[in-house]
Order: sequence, then structure tokens, then C-alpha cells
Amino acid sequence: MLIEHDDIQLLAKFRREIRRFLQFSDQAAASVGLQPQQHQLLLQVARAPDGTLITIGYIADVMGLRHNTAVELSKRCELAGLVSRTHDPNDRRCVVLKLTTLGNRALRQLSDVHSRQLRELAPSLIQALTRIRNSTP
Amino acid sequence: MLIEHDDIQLLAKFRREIRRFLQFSDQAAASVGLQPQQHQLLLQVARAPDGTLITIGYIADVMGLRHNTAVELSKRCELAGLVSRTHDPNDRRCVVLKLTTLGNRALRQLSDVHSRQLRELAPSLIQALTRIRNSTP
DNA sequence: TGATTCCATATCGTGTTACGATATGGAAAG
DNA sequence: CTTTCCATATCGTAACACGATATGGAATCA
Repeated sequence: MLIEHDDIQLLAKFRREIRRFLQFSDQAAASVGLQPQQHQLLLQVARAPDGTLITIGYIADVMGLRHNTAVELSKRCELAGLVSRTHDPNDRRCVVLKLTTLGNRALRQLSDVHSRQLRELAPSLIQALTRIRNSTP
Repeated sequence: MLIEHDDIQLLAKFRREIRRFLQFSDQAAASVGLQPQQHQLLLQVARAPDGTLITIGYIADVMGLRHNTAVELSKRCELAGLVSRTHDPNDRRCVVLKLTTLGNRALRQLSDVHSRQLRELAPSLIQALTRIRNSTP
């Protein structure tokens, strides 16, 4: 009975840690006026390898979203002044996203506090993961 | 320029790993007919220390939700036949949640596949976290 | 070149989840 | 027994995501 519940304990612990981090992250985003997903979009735009055209399709891919969701998200980001949306002159079908100065500034701020917070949460997250990794299948 | 983007790379990598896990989790929940949050509620109900009264307030607390959100979630779980909702005879204001047989079965199934998947994802998650932990503040 | 096919993005309607504001009904304090 | 407090409930609203479908540019081929 108890033994069978071991993995549930481990999983619940891990989820609690993840939730703590995500809630911190959501609140941090809110504190600079961003929605959580807007923050994630900025992060993925900034992180893209040099030379990558950051299109709707690219965002949908790296964020695991359908393209229509990526369209809407990118439009909300544009409306908030975080990114610019222009058409690729080589292929006018494609929309290319770029960080604005505002978007850049917000992302830097968020990255700083996130790094700080994650350095704090990392030990318990690593511990939870290590226990799961070592648990008997 | 490049050095300043280091933490963004690390954070983006970590988020991608988290997203992969959460998307797997959502899909696993869906495969047994549950919504993601229903799964989380079951997990927290099952994980509660013996003797704890699992009330709406308790769920709101451990899941980091407002109580009204917990009310709605628990009602959806009841509607889906995953938990029972009864009033605590000692304090008729409180609603006590218990797993049904169906809820128990679903949670066991989900816990199994989650443990398996997390054992696979753990190394890269741990790696991402370790890098962040060791990065210069 | 013109018709067809394909592809990237856009729009529409819908469902889930979460929240703030507010209401109800039981418990506790005075 | 009334006031106050507390746990839960209800209502309206917003973000987010999706499926289905539309549009308009690119590519292909007859």
C-alpha cells in the first residue's frame, strides 16, 4: 500500500516545485506588464540561433503551439509593443518577428529575476528529479 | 553582447524541457479522459498526509489557486466521477474530497507513465538546472 | 502564361481555466 | 441571539488554446 504510493509522492513533490516556479514566473511577468506566454515568446525570439528567420511557424514549433495560437500570441505581443511584425521581403507570406527595445528591456529584467529565483529553486528541483530518476521502475 | 545572452539561453533551454514534460503530461491526462488540472487535483488528494481533511481550501493552498477556482475544479472532477464531495459532519461548511475507485485507477495509470517519462527527461532537466545553478550571478 | 496546388498566415467560434467581486450559510464570539 | 468570521458557492470576464475554415502569395506544371 505505502510502497505503491511512492511514485505518487515523488511526482507530487516534483509538480509542486514546478508549480512554484511557474507561479513565480507568471507573477514576475505580470510585474512588468506581460502575460506569461508573452514572456515565453520573447524568450524564444531572443534565443533563436543567429540568422534564423523568426516566423509564426517557427514560434509555433518551438513553443509547441498550433500556428493559429502563435498568430494570436504574436499579435498580442505586437499590440503590447514588445515585438514588431513585418513581412519577409523574400517570401511575402511569412511574418518575421523582432524584439523591440521595450521587449528587449522587459526580457532582460525578467531573465535576471528568473536566474536568481531558479538558482534558489534548483536544489529542490534537482533533488526531486534525482529521486524520480533513481526510483525503481 | 554574447555573454549577456547566456542566461537567456539557459532559461530558454530549461523552459523548453519543462514545456516538453508538461505537454507530455497534458496528453497523458487526455488519453485517460482527464483534463490536466483534474490530474493535478487527484495527485494532490492522493498525496496528502494521512489524516488531513482534504477540503477546497486545502486544494487551493497546495495547488496555488484561489478558492473559487478550486471549487470549480473539484466540481468538474466530481462530475467526471473522479472524486466524491461530502460535507464534513464536524464542520458542515467544509467540503471533503475523496478519490473514487475510478479516480484512483486513473491516477495510478497516469503516475506510471509519468514516472517512466520523467526518468527519461530527468537527465536533461537536471543538466539545464545545474547549469543555471552554476551560472555566475 | 495561366491553372493548380501548396504553404504561411489569418479569422471565427468554442471550450477550459483562472480570476475578482460578491453571495450564502454554518460556526464562533460577544 | 446577534454580530462577526469563515468555507464554500456563484457570476461575469479575460487569456489562452484549439479545430475548422479562409485568404493570399509562391511554386509547379501543362
